[in-house]
Amino acid sequence: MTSERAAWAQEAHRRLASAGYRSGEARSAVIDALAQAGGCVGAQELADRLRDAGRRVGTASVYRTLGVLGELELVRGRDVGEGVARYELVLPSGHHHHHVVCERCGATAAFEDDELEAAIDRAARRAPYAVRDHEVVLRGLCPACASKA
Amino acid sequence: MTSERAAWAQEAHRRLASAGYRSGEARSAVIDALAQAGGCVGAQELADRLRDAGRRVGTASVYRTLGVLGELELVRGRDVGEGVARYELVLPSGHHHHHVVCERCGATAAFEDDELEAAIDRAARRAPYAVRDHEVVLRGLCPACASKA
DNA sequence: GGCGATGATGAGAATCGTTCTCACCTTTGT
DNA sequence: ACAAAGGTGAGAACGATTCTCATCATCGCC
Repeated sequence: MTSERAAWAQEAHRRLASAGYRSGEARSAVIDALAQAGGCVGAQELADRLRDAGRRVGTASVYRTLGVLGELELVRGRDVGEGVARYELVLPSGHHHHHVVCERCGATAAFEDDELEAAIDRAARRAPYAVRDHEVVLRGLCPACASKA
Repeated sequence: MTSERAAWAQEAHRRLASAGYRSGEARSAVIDALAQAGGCVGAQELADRLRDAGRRVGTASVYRTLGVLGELELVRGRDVGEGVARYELVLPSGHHHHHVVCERCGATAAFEDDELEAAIDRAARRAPYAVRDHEVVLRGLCPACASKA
């Protein structure tokens, strides 16, 4: 786990505490697991990892924690359209990325694109809503599937 | 229903037939209902409309039809992250739009932005996948919720 | 250090969208 | 009209997420 993620975990605990949340075993475990995974994890997957790591955390606690972290903007839930929400850390650097999903095999890759970000910001300003976040999903064929097609 | 949508329905029947699909009551009903709704409908909602309209169509048929139409690129499934897939007609004009979702009340609005499309195309070309489709979701507060905040 | 109020937790039930199964009905080519 | 191949619907199965509720741990206070 990079120090950036370790820092994120600390920050998470800090913010949780100052928002009036009590500390608890389950929540800590979820935060640690998230930091270790580094993002792009589904809730079930997180629950599995915790169970495999020997930490008995109820499903409800995993979802609860993800919900709270989401409200505090410490994680962001993404839905790439496979019926599972995946969660990403919101790092202090503010950097974020988007995803390309293979229509055939479901493989996903991440990408960043400054020009795209800029265009989105401009579009967001033109929108009737007070936009605070955005999400882009590209769909196509991954190199492996494309060569098989 | 605009003539554009009526044309879409016709085109759908035509493409289905030439792709070797037989015609059937349920499929027709779903296509009509879709054309009438004009897009942005969930599968359940579609099933409800059909039931209310007195056409007894099984849930399975609705999903099946949506699946087939999707494969033929006659509709596109979108997932704005509320755990429901919503379907949009793919009109011959090729125009498409994206969505802004209110984080508070869930209201959605559509928007088009040529500059954004262009930026996405360029980004897609830089991506490692053979991108064929994309989706953008902006999140923020709708005017109503923003004024209440 | 102990107490009590209140938040946190986990097991399992409940929801809900979607997919699957399968017996039965329709369409289509002949 | 016939039979083969599809299409269809009811309901079961599924899987992710949410809810319920009895129990447990934490924190402020003494």
